[in-house]
Amino acid sequence: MEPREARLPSLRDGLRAFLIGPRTPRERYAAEERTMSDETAFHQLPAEERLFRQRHSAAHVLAEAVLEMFPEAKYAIGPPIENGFYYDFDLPRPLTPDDLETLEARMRVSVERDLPIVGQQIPKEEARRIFAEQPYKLELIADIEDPTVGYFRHGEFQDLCRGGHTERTGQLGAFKLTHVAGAYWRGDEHRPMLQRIYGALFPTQEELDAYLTAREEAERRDHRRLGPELDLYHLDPISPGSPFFHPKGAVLYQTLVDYIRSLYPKYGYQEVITPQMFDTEIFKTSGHYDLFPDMFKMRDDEVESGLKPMNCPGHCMLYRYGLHSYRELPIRYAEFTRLHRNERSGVLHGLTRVRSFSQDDAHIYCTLEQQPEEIAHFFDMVREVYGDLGLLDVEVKIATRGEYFIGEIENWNRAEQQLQEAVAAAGWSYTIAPGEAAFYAPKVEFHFRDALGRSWQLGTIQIDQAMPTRFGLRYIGADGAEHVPVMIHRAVLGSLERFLGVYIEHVEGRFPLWLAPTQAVVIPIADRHLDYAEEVRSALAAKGLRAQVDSGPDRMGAKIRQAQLQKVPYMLVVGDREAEARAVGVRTRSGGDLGAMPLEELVERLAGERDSRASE
RNA sequence: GCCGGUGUAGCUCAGCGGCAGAGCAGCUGUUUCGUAAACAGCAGGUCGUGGGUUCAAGUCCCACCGCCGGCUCCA
Repeated sequence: MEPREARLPSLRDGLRAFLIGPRTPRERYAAEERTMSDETAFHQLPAEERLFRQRHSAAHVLAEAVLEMFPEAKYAIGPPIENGFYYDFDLPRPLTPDDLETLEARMRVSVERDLPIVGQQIPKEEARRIFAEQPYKLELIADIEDPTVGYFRHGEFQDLCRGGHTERTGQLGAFKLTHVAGAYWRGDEHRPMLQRIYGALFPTQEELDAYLTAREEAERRDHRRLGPELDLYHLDPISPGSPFFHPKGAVLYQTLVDYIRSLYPKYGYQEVITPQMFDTEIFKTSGHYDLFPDMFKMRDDEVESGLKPMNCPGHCMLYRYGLHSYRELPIRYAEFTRLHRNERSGVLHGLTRVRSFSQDDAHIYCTLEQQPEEIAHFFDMVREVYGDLGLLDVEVKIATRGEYFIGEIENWNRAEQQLQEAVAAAGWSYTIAPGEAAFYAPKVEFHFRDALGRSWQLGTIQIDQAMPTRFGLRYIGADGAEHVPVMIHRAVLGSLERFLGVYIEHVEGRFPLWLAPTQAVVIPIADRHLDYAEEVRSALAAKGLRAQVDSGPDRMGAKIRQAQLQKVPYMLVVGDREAEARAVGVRTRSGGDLGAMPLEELVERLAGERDSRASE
């Protein structure tokens, strides 16, 4: 979250660049501003522009190959994307991996032929004639407002296209078709499902290979692989999307909760506990009921109950109990209890998308005047937490009002304005996500990428003046009259499950000492050292450090290997020399053998490292 | 939820109409060892679940469930 310039480049950054490419605003705008009127020679264009064009042209060459294989195919859209390109098709049958190889081979024929790619503006009428058999193209033509549309061709292939291409099909760079996936036409689930073919493309074979290798390495960091490997959690079909946290995972989970909880006095939060299950009337009052039908519900006699999917309605009930004076505000209710959302089966994803989770959730009730200060106050906490956790690669998004919303427009506008000012004041760069606000409030979202480059929202803050009205919340102002408080929804880590998923990948399972489930393994060299090993363990335990003795029959080398694979921060070897000197042989998971250290010194070192929450 | 793929031992995988396998992990025994894997033996399976085809089904077909890749959704 510090300015990017202040960060030292790391191996991770290099990997990330491979995986997700540059994400500057410029790239996005450039994509929209490109026109076919650009006369600059391809080789003279900026590298980023060349790559964009290569990916775009590769999509055309892919479509050419597909149309040749399936003359009856309908083709839809095929843009360049991060790392490559895709193209959507309506095909007579599902594609197989063998088809991808065939198509890729056909694409290389076009590259070999090095055909010129030419574009021009043509009248809509002519375009309709050319694409008469292509319903998706006709729909696109109908939606274009200009009297003319872009038309590109190379060889026998022709496409409706805004442009931004290489000059010839021989300039594509290095590419590989990677996978097929379903995709709705125009992203609308009520419209036909098309087959999307994805390809990766980079300027050179070396870069493509590096990307593909980086992807394979990233798969090894996937929390869905590391989590069970490190004995943190598992999932079972008996309760899809509901993690079983093992003792080690639970330590991690609870340590995070304890950490956030420890900050609450400083930031003025009061922890509360509200019910798990409510009469669904409460969600009708809040407005969630109709909008989010996937609540876990049950009916008992006349009453329909639901497992709470969020805490805000419960906190409103809590606020509503008793009268509040403006002198009490802001009131900040925090809660960690469990939430349940019946997410659609297809979206479940390891820990990052689950049905059962808890958040470091809180709702702040304050006056309109206190609102800007509360936002800044929250950002202070975000900065502290993300800093302690070493999460520097945050992306900040401001999500603004969408088509459906509750509340007054002027309140929305003011809240959006204040959020934007607060983010700017915090010194964070951000993007605007138009129309992506919650239905009741605009929000700021803090996003992080997982190992494979997928973006996940962790923290958020939402300025809500609608729900307090719906729940009839009041406070007595200095003027003696009743006023409606503002309600701020906020979470720093967001869903703890999701946070853990992202965080496991962020640190590649090498948790800093304060979070590591096992902080040290004591490794006796022979059985005669077991007593002393146990002494070392209990000396650590006395300081609250989580240590285990590996008392198994394996050789020391095997025990070290085991501890390394489990990514235990410290391995403490004890043999004759150490027992004699009341010392331990210290080895770290990253630095190898550090040599012997007196036991007392070791305990102090570890306790200090834990208390400082040092990152590795 | 939708499209496609996939499901064999705790884990990673082989077997793809004809006797269910390997490595690791586990257990037992021997070994007591100085910084990433000692040796030997043993045990481990309704081949996701339910139907169907067949003399015979992990193997072919259908349905359901889970998982994977996307899409959609995201309070």
